[in-house]
Amino acid sequence: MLAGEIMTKAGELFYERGYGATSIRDIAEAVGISSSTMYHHFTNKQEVLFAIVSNFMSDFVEATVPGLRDRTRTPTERIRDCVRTHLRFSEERRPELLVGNPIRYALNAEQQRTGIGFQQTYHDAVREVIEEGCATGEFQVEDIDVTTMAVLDMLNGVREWFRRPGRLTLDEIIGRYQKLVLGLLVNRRLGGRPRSPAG
Amino acid sequence: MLAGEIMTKAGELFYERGYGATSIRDIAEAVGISSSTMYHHFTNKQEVLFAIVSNFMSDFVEATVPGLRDRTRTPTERIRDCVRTHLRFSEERRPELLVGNPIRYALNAEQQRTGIGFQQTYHDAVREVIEEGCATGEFQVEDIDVTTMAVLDMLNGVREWFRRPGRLTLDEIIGRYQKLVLGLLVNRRLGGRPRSPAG
DNA sequence: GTCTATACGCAGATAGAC
DNA sequence: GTCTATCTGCGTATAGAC
Repeated sequence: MLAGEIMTKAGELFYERGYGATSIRDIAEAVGISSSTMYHHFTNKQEVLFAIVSNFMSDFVEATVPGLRDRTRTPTERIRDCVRTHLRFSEERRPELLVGNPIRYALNAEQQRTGIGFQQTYHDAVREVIEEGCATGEFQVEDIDVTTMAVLDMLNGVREWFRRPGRLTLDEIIGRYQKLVLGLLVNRRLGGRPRSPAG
Repeated sequence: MLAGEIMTKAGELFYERGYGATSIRDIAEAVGISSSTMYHHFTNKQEVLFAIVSNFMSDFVEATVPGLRDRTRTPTERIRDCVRTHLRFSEERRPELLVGNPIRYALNAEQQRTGIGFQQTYHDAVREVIEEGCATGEFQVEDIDVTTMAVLDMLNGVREWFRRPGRLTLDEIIGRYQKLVLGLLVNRRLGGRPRSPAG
């Protein structure tokens, strides 16, 4: 399927040069087709971006949200898995992720709504796990919304600086972030001792 | 000084539309001058971006780094002030901050080095405070480098979602983040009790 | 489905008058 | 220092042959 190859190459170029600085001709050349052939697969450049973004986000939500919502496991376990999956996606599919930046100005209103919808689904799932953890006594946080954003921002930041090979492997980073995130969620000063130990 | 006005308007447009999608003519129109007049103040569009970025970063480093290096105060106090200043800059000068995103592909190699230099100065100052706090026993962290990145990413994330008026004022956000950041740095599980209480 | 050729506009940038 | 006018190239997108 050629559309898939176009998306892959386009994603890499958008990542390297930015969306605005990548032309249809650049993408076509990277794929090895003429620029007009591009228009048989996508109606315009914006649609290529949107296809990449929504494909990525859909996969991401599918990989994380069911686990986050799995009531048969403790909030601590679910957060730990979420951190792992989130950071693995950051690494394995970085070009597609970085493409998210131009979403704000390069996509049209409806496309943005779709993207924001995926984001919101993930965000809400994380928030609910934190809320549940507070209800069970496993977590103690001052402000659930703010803590949720802090956790998500921490995880999203990793894609900007982690490169392999580095001092640490990805799995080592994941281990440290699991502890850091749970450290944010388990705040003994706010009273209550964790019912299910996090360490 | 007209150059200053050009930088302000250009920053807003880059923020709203992205660097690539903002033309010299757009900037000139916003300022109320002709596009060729732009070239009497800046040699090209890239220089406008660089002026905005380096001006911002220089101010940011000036506002944060001396405080971080002030050995007359405890690491806890210095981190608390750093969180406040960082988040205030995020809010007050958001357009200039977001402009940082195109740095990777829109600036030339030397300009990038300058930008990265400022970033590194700030990053190192934060890292050193954390290191000092660990030495005094005020902080306990598993991995200083990773924790530093986690703290910085948490703070950088705020600019993406905080808008006033919101549920919380900026000062309320700052208070919560001061606690969250110190929560990351004070990890009682790693042994040692804080010599100087953080709360 | 893929190509070559091309329309058309807007981009960055410059010349030169005032 | 600011303007009008203009150069030149590249951008997106389309027409129409094979």
